[in-house]
Amino acid sequence: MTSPETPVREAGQDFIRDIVTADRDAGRVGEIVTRFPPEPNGYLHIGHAKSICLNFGVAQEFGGRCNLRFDDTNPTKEEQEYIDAIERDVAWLGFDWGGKAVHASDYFEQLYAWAVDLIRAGKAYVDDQSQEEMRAARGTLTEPGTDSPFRSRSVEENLDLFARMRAGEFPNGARVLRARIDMASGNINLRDPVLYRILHAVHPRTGTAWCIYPSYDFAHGQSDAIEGVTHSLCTLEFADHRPLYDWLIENLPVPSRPRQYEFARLNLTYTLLSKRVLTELVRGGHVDGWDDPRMPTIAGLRRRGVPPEAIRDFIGRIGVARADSLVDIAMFEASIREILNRSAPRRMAVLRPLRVVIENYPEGEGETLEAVNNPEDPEAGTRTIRFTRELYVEREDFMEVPEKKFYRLFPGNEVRLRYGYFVTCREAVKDDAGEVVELRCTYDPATRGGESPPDGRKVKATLHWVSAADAVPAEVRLINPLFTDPEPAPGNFAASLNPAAREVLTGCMLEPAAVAGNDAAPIQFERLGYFSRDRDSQPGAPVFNRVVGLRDSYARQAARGNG
RNA sequence: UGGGGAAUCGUCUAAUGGUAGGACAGCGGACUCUGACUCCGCCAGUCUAGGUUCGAAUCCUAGUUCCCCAGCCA
Repeated sequence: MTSPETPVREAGQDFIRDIVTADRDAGRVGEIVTRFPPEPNGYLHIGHAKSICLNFGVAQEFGGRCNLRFDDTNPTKEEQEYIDAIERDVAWLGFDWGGKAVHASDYFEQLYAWAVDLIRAGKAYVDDQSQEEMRAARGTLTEPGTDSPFRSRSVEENLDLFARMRAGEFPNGARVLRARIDMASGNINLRDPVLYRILHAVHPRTGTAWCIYPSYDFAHGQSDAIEGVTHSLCTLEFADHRPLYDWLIENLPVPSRPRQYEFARLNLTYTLLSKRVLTELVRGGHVDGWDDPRMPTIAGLRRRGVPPEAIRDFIGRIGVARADSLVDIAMFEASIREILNRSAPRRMAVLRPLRVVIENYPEGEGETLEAVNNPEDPEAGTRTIRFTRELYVEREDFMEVPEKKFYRLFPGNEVRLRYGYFVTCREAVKDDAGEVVELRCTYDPATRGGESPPDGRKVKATLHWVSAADAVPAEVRLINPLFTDPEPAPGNFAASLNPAAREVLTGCMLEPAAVAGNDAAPIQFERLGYFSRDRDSQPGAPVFNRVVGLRDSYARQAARGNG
């Protein structure tokens, strides 16, 4: 079990860790064993990251182990692609599961034997009812169910039928194996739950070896027991299944007694975390795939440029509890900035270029200036940038008629060009349509390198810029929340899909050092945000994704003024 | 009207009968060659009503609100 730093909790720990601590201190358990049990029917998302960090984190903190176990009991939905993607994502998040992943399917033979034990003990029976009949006989939330006419078959007949189910004598849906518990239970999960169903399907791991598959309820707890899991952590919706989990453990000769604990799943504003919705987004072509940078999947976040440290930091900050919650996406963004601020090299890039001509700078000449790579990290050193007569600045850094508190470029105003010179805007050149197409400026040679001038003159803004002759054109994709509604309705997600979730900007101008390396390690475009090279980049045609923007108190205050 | 769970600043989360604390967000200020970062300050909470107690977020009683469960999904 290896993983980078675990966030330190200031006060108290969460209730899960309290329980584990108490169990350990009371000697109720030896080695702490947990597991992360994904079903390989989709990609992992940030909600899974909460479970991953919890399960692997607890095991690590208590010197135990955590298995990566695939809950692969439904071959009609599961695929090898998902198995591979899940392993890749968990590893990327920084966790390791001791060499090889395990699978519920590894235990199919043992599970089958235990099902036979249950039949022998009169605690399970083969039911011939159709799905509709079973549903009708299950009762409702307020009315008890009624016993199946097949409920009191003889052990011999049940044994025979179950063996023939396995042998493939019956079609899908013809029969199921059910636990014999209590059709009148207030807990519907105890109304003779299905243990095995017939599924003539090719399983990604066991192929066609089986045509009957255990249900989640029958496979999960027993798999936990086989692996010696001490604390089986799952989300709240399984709380109703705990009595069944315990019933099976108590009625089967399992090698250990795991205990299940439930915690609240993660919900995020402007985000939908449900495999059903995410799958529809992919299949419906609303996004370009599971790793589309707009997706809340681990693969999408990775491609967007979010570092795994930021995900871990975020999960550490939100804590673990049993109350339903909806976490502000701003908290996730804060974690991303926290990590990237100290690690991302700084570069200059102009997203929406506005040409600037420095009138008193000699034509055809240029010079090399020095720029700091990361003010948060002196070790990161410096780089050089080119200054010439023609530059690009950000369009929104110019206002012909400045609103109050606007300190940037406007006719007559002087600003600092970062690491460059003080420049004063003399005139805005417009085209026939009245659009500003160029700024005529002058510079002060006494301010080279961005230093303040000898006369002590001050300037209220420092702008980013790039030399027109040296700039590298690029495409930049601004990634925004996928939904416009802070709490989108899962059943009608299309209604709140954000058409501006990806804004594609072309003709962006970057300083050459921004594309010097070839890796996707995020860099900060000064004053704009953190950006990461996308794999869509071609030689000479780089593409960047915005990981997250910088905090922008000017924009906030301006928006407030307009609102 | 069955069963299971949960209610603490706007949001997330601590406090385990003894000063309701932290983070995010917001607001104000300092600093600044990034309107970033950093630093300082402010704002703001125990679902309601009773009860027990010297003392209640915590214990008791009665309510209220919200979430989950009627797959041969997990």
